[in-house]
Amino acid sequence: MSIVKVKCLDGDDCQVRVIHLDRVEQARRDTVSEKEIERLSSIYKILGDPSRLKIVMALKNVEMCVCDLAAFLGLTESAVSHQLRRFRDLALVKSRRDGQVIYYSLDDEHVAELLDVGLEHVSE
Amino acid sequence: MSIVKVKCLDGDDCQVRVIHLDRVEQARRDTVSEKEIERLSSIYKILGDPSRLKIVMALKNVEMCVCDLAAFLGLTESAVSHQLRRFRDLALVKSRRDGQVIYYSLDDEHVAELLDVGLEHVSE
DNA sequence: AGGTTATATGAATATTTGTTCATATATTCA
DNA sequence: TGAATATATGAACAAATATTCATATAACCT
Repeated sequence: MSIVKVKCLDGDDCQVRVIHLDRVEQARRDTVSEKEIERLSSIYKILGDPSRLKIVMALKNVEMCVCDLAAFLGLTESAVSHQLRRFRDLALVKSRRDGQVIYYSLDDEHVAELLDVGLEHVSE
Repeated sequence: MSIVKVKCLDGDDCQVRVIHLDRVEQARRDTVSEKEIERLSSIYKILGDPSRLKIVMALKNVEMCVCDLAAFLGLTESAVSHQLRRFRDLALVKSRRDGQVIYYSLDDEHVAELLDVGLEHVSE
């Protein structure tokens, strides 16, 4: 064991206890940029809620409007709208207006793939 | 548009506004069980945090002990230990004791696959 | 046995999050 | 134009969460 100075992730130097400095340094080299970590974790995070997971699973198959999703999920339309905003903020869904009705659908191939991999997981 | 009685997800009947009842019913048929949704969303959720994402990405490549991870992440060892407990609770990591040191590594092929798919996503 | 190292854990706290309610916007229809 | 429909949004609140601190456990060393 050794006490070493390392570049902490906030940029400052700090003294920490380390057992395998080589592994820590390798892990730092292997890791993707902080920006990519942020983006990626925010995508996993949005799938990490039962209601939102059902939303993307539904939108993967068919266009749906807010009130249909609300009926499907057993949530208020307002709650669904708030969640859809998060998907829009991450550019994961697209919407199409037809009169008063706004149709949402999944707009990200990678998220669809993440869903598929996840579904394989539970079906074993 | 129509007002219909639907089985809400909590089991009770409730009156809701629906525009496309056929799509709602189809979505209900397509969806996996509530238990599987819970399991799956909890896996996405645990990846949905920058520190935890870095933990699994590191453990995917090499065994690491708590203090190495803490140095890598710039977190206290206690914070890392708490997070590792969540991974253990979901049976996503395994640990191996060698004297005083406990080595953690990733113990779930599907999570590794989810990581790979996610990394493809950011590298485009 | 006593001291040190490595990790785990419970309680407390601050932050984040999901939902609700009230209200606002935008479209359609009479 | 005014009423109804569909969705969006801000504020407020309750619930969940991540981290810190203090302490506990467990292994090693002398």
